[in-house]
Amino acid sequence: MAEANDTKDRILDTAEHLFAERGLGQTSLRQITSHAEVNLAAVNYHFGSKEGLIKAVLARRLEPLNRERIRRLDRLERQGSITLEGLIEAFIGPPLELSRDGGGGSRFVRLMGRTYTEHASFLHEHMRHANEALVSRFKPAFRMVLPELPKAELYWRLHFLLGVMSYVMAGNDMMQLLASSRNAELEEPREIIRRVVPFLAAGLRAPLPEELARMGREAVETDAMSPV
Amino acid sequence: MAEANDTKDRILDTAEHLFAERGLGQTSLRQITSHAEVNLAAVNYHFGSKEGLIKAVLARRLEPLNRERIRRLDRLERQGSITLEGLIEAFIGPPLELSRDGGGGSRFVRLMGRTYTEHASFLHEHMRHANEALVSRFKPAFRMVLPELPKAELYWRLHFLLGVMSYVMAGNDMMQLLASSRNAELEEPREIIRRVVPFLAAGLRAPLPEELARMGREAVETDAMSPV
DNA sequence: GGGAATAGTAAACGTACGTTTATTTATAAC
DNA sequence: GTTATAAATAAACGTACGTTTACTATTCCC
Repeated sequence: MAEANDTKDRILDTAEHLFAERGLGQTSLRQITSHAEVNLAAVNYHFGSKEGLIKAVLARRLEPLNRERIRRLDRLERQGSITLEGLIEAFIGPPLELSRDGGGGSRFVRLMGRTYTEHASFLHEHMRHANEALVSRFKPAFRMVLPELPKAELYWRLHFLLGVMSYVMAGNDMMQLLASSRNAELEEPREIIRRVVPFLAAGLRAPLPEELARMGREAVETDAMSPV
Repeated sequence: MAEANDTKDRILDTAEHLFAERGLGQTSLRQITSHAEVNLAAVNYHFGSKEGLIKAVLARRLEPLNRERIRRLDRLERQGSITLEGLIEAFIGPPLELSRDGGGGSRFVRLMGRTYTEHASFLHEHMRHANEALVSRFKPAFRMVLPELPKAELYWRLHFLLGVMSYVMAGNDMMQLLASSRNAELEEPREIIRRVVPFLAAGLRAPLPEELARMGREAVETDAMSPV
């Protein structure tokens, strides 16, 4: 027999790799087990089912990742120097930095970004549960640094933030839609953080739509008249 | 025989519906044809292959949609009143408004949002090509209203904008991750536009990271010391 | 109204999938 | 050294997939 959890880990590594590369649905257990050089039945033996494997792949990285995010938030609070920028960076920094470790980390981050748009209800439930502690820790912190923002508006904007984050994490496939030339710096996470934090901070701090309306923006009465 | 393009349209409508509901890969031709009450072979007869069907579903809506976006940009320019907010709304408004038509439109918009994260290279190529005219029309307009922004920075921020847009369009599956209570207004496109436009405008107008750095942000030397 | 072209259909093709079963091999306990 | 437990394996199971083939029905033109 092989060593301790050799087979299990080799399955997890290979699955992470292929899931990120091709997507969950498009990756078969046969592809995973043959790349990992283990028996086909080993997945069902160790993880019960493909769904169990997917959850295990996600959990293995997500737990330490979220622990690190919360650790950074703790440190910010301890230092008493909590800013919006710092908060954003504590939230999106760890996953983006994980994506530069060269190993499975980058693959996982892409996988995570894609998780949000996969079509499997068990996945959404799993991610919701896995992120519960994270969300309940960060939400009040955001409220604290943006006290003037109504609750509903804040949640909307955090939602937009998630959109940006998952899009960036999902990784660059659609970059070429806009970019006229491919440049290597695209993949550098610190570069991304440097650029995305000001964008998100400004968005989160934006004047309320009500204020803008009061300031007299050009009328947008397209409701009834716009032909679309 | 049935009337003109009855079968073709019924396949397109049903496919659009199911693709948006379950994803491209998870929707089989058998599901489509049985829901549409047409013969299984009709898809291959009319569209050649499943891939051909997917392209046809996308093209049918995407072409008028992008025409409308460009039409709005034309109108802005003609009026000489082109603002960043107006530009954003011309770009993301039509797809979001399409999603309120109750019919196939809303389904299509969700499908479109998901297209960006599906794992099929032919899809990315198809979308890139389908959006070519759109992009080459809007890119200079954004440059014009944000003249102080370096080219590279602008493209990054437009990329972030795409992230928000596709996330919002993909539709709310992950909303519940943040929202403590479900509210009906979530689905109202004008409500979303009202909230997302200021967010994006502020993000696009944000000070450059270089400027922020010069102003002396707290040092983030986590590169070597952070265990992640 | 005969004949090409177009549209629609039933049935089968070969392939791939996730999972299960039965069996063998290794590990640890006593 | 026997036995109980865990790990690994080969082979098969049943199901579903996209596509193709051979055939029938309809439409349109002369």
